[in-house]
Amino acid sequence: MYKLPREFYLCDGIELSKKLLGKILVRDKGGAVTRARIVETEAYMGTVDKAAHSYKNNSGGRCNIQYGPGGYAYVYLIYGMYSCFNIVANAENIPEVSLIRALEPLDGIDIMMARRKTDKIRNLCGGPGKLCMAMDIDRSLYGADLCGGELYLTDDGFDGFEIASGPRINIDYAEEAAAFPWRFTVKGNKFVSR
DNA sequence: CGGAAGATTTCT
DNA sequence: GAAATCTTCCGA
Repeated sequence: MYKLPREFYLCDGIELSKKLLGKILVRDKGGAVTRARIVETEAYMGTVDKAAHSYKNNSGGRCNIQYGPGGYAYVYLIYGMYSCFNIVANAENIPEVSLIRALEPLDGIDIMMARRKTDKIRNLCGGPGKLCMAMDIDRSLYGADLCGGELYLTDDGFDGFEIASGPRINIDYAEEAAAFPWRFTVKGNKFVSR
């Protein structure tokens, strides 16, 4: 079990999305620690991907952090009510990110249940908006350094699983980009979203 | 400056 | 299947 170094994030978004599966996301909010395993991700490649916020987009708006080096948090608000948590990949000026879509709760489950107001574990982290509520991730963490102390990833050697891939979800508007098989899951994991 | 749409969730 | 709800982007 060790904290992942900066170099871990300095690869392309697709590779990072695959490498993130099975890793553990740790959220330390003033001592209220929650940990959960990443079981579902999606890659967003800003240069070629119509579905990405950074596609043909400014480098000065909400996507700005994507143009920095990897290993930082990209958090945005969607539909006015839900946050989504992304991890920036690759080197500077390459807008690629990996969206965290689902987690398997490990520690601090009681805290997550209180935040989510439910006692069903499968309901805690099975979707981008839900996991942000459970881990208390919001835009105050926009640009947070994942090599820092309040939000980071660890590796506990968990690798006995297969990676399944498929088309991404809820981006039908992206035309041909919607068919790219850039959604990655831990095969057979019960916490993957619908 | 105003309108439209969105990487979602939840309830009916 | 539709509403909730607000930030961001784009056109005027």
